[in-house]
Amino acid sequence: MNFSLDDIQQKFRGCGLKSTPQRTAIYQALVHSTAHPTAEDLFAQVLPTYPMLSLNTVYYTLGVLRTAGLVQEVNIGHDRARFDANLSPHHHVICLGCQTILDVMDPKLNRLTSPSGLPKDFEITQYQVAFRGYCGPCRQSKASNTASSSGKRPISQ
Amino acid sequence: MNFSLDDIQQKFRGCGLKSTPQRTAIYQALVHSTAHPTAEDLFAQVLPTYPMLSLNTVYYTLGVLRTAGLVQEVNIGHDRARFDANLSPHHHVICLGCQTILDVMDPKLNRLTSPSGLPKDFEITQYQVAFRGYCGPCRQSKASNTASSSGKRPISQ
DNA sequence: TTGATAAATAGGAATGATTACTAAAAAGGA
DNA sequence: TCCTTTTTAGTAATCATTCCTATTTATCAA
Repeated sequence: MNFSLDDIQQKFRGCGLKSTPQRTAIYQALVHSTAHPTAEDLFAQVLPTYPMLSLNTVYYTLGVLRTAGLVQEVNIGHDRARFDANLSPHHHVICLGCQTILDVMDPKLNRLTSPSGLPKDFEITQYQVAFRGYCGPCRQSKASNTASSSGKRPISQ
Repeated sequence: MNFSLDDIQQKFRGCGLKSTPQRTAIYQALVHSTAHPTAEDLFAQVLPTYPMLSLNTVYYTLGVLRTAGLVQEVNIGHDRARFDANLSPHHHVICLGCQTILDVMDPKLNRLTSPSGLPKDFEITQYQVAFRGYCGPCRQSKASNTASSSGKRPISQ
């Protein structure tokens, strides 16, 4: 989870990517974050160090890194793209209140087999489970609005 | 899966929604589709019957139906929202080539339990598994570009 | 070290899905 | 039938993302 600048340079080179200060900074910001930031989040984070940085460059960089397989996009809606540099198999828990995304690395989720009822020429290459619900604070604020439902319920789809 | 106009009217009323011809047509188009259409798809489909229909109305209607819980949004990227009126527990298979979305109703996927490592005050209300890969035709076109990888591989995240 | 070449950067403009605003029309209830 | 509220349709606005392009930079070979 922690990379030196040299590691990152190596990683970029290994993918045939040039290693530039901006690119390194953007990637490092993403690697060190567990918040699944947006392009704009990363822009804001790197801007103090590179005041000439363009948001455009952030988008371009994320595109390049995604193509190279160093970064993945996480979808929680159709608002803004959020990014993740965690390449180990994992899944996501999304709070429907505050849009927080948590990583979940539960080995039992990594053993799902191809679902039944698929066309047999369909080749599955990956899968991801998205759990949705409400984090503690958001449950509080929901409860103060409507006085209902705090008991444990079975998970449904 | 097949609803009469009366059924739909009942359903709308039950949710406190007015039943209008446009709304009914939009919902019906969605219910009868398995293609997870976009707002624009639905607009195009209903337009011949209601030439004065506004795309705006389609968005508004989908928003209302989603709030009422009659419709869900499916995310496959950050391009356009796609919609689904299938309320029974199911999951999705997404072709990375042509963006087709297939419904998967495999009972074994409906028995996942809450993942380990969650904050204990987080309440999961739903989850969905998204399988990604390539459908038959898209595998063909991939293969004609790069001559590689057609054997069966284990699924990874 | 230098020069050549291809990629990366920054800036502004463009795109395109979605939302906001608003007046007119329609639905549902009294 | 009348009233109230929602819905509709049209136009304009928003906002994330992409496109275009000139300049700069990284990398590689000589």
